[in-house]
Amino acid sequence: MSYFIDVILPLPLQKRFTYAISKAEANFLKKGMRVAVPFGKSKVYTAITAAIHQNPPQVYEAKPINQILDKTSLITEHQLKFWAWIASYYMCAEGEVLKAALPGAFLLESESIVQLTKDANIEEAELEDEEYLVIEALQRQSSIKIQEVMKILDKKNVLPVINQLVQKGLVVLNQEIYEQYKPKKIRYVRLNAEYDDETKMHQLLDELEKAPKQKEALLSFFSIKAQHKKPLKVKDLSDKSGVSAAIIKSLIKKEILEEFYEKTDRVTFSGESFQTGIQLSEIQNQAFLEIEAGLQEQNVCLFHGITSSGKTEIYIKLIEKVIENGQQALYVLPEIALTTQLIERLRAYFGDKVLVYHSKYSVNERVEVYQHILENSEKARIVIGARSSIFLPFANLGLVVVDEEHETSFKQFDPAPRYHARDAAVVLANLFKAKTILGSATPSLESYFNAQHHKYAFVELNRRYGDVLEPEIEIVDIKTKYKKKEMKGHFSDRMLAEIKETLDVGEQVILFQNRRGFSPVLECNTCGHSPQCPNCDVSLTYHSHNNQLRCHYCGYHIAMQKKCMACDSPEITTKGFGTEQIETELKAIFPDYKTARMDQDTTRGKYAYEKLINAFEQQEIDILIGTQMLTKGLDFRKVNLVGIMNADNLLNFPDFRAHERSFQLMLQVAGRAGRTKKRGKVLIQSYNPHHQIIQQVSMGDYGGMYKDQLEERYNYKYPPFYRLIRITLKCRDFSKTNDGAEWLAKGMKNVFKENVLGPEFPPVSRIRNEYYKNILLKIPQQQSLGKTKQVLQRIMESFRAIGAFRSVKVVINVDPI
DNA sequence: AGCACGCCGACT
DNA sequence: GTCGGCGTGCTC
Repeated sequence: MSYFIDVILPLPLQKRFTYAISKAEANFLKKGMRVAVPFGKSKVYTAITAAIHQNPPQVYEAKPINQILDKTSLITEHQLKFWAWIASYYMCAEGEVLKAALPGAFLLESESIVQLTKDANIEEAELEDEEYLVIEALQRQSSIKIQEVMKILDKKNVLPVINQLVQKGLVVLNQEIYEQYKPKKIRYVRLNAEYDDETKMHQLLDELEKAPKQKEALLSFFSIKAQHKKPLKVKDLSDKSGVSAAIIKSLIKKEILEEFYEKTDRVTFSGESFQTGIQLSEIQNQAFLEIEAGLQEQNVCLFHGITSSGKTEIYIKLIEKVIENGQQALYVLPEIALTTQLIERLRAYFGDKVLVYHSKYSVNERVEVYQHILENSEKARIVIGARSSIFLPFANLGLVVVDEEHETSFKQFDPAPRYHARDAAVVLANLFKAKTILGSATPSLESYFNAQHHKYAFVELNRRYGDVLEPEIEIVDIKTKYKKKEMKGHFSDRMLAEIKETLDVGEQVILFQNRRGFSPVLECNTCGHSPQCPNCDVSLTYHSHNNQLRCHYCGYHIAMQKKCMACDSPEITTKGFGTEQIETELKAIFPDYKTARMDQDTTRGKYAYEKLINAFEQQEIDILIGTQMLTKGLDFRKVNLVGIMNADNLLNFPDFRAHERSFQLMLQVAGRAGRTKKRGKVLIQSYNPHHQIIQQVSMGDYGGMYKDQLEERYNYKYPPFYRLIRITLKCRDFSKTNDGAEWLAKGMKNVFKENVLGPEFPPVSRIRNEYYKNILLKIPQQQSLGKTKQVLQRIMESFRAIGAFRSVKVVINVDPI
């Protein structure tokens, strides 16, 4: 009887692939183990065993696997099911999910290496020039990688040369698989057992009289060992004794000390929980009880709690209950809200039961977190992480908290899988029969709709914790202000007065400027020309810190121009204003105060963001000017004024979610003001002060916003009433993009009729020299989602079968944001 | 995705 | 005459 496995390869291929295994392998292998398999002519990939069976493939012969890479499953059954769901719901390959789900270090890579054959009989005269070069290199080193051969020969296609050498029997090609993950090891020292004997010891000390430094090191070793029984790290010994590593090394060389290595844990958090039992306020406690009751009835609870209402404490209380039950809890947050502040708060309660999973961590750290969770270790009771943490190998998940549930960054945009972590988290929880809490001060319309229609339980908390007053919101009509000449640059007199007042009493100010669509663009006063990106369909934007013009899409940049590129006129100005302009203006008006910017430019370094936050917390900065980034999860005690520089550019976005998002963003920014007893102030500058959304923001009227927006969504057939799938075509050839889009849209309209919109050019229709075109499919609630996707898949297949459209890339985005 | 195979332009 | 461009097809 022969045995086979179906594997998932880390490639964007729709199918699983079947390999042959031996009986012994079949006995050992379990679903979820990794195997190394040959794929194609020369590649070896790490694949995941998804099924084990005895059905030989009919039309081809299965290749045998190279080797098994795990002793136990690395992927759980739950994960395999979850992956399958993601792949089918978001219409992508399982391999793409695999790549998103596993820390890269788990995917071994293969590399072909070239080695000289054992008894190679080299006749230099019979070698061609290139062959000679390779042989010569191999005589110097035992093996070289294919990539190095490319360098030696200075060309790409080196295989013909190598193949000739193989035929001549001079070299062999081997596949070397290497593991990227190496556990970090720490070097320890101990005394050679020989010196346990006292006479020997005395002898030794006498001998060392001539080497005082070594003796000193040895004596320190004894004194430290006398205090702690623990193994002693080389580093600690050198630190505490003050002797250099070289001295210790010579002791090791003399075999007086012995070195040994232990695996360490990069992610250890050595801290006891010091805060036990949180006291919820009466109102918090009521919300807590309501959530518990709600979760008895339903699997998901939407928790609408305004900023500063103390949601985190309630989550902590809920998590506490779950881990008391021996279950795991997952706390998902948007990347930007995953701050040290919050992690520290959780660790204060739960000590080292908390693990953090986050893209800023190195591959090795991520591997360690993954393994802790897989082993269901004590450290992995609570996992706090960004979007991708839903892919971790939970064993016994009891609760998922998705905080800032409305955040659009939960949706992965590129590459596939284009999943929404909030929606996927609900599915994940259901796999474990666990509960989900979606929390937000400004819930997404979709979630609120689900709550209103009793799909989700719903709990509201609309009082700030500790009776902190809600900020007072004032709207400034800058249209009138400009007319009356009451503006100084981008600041109204009201704004300046409030800033001055706040600074005068030693408090801090936050100014918010949305970056999107408001980057400074160069414009010629004479002919109106502004420099364009040669690769993308956008204007270049000005960056003062390096005096460059840059493209946000492809990174193309040129030096700042002195003259107009079209008409040579020296009269050029920068239009639009970003955080840089605001800072410049502000510095001129308030030269005695410290200002800082927080945007993509200023937070680029690894700790730049933390440093900035710290400096602001320590009040080394008086005014912080920033983008979206500063809206999330930050808790600054001394901020009493928040200014929104221009509310209109948020509202004018050509997107069905623009109004909802503006409302959420403004209210979130406003929430940064006055987080202590004193009542905070929020100033919103707008050309359009009577805009419905701005009015609703000023009154904190979520209900009104919900009602209005829902009506719009109903009228224009958008979520939550219709589901959306967006199909994007891109191609370097403009007419192929166009024709392909037309063909596809026509095919779709045949089936879905008026629910197909487009094709249309997106606002930026060319990026990196590729032309873009979108088709939008709207799916009514009563229409089967699964069938719709099947039909769409079929249309896609016939599209791909057309030769003329081969070069057109198609991206399917389910539930686009 | 990656890679080989295959057919047309600019160069040692 | 060749090197190398990228269109096309396949990978268990």
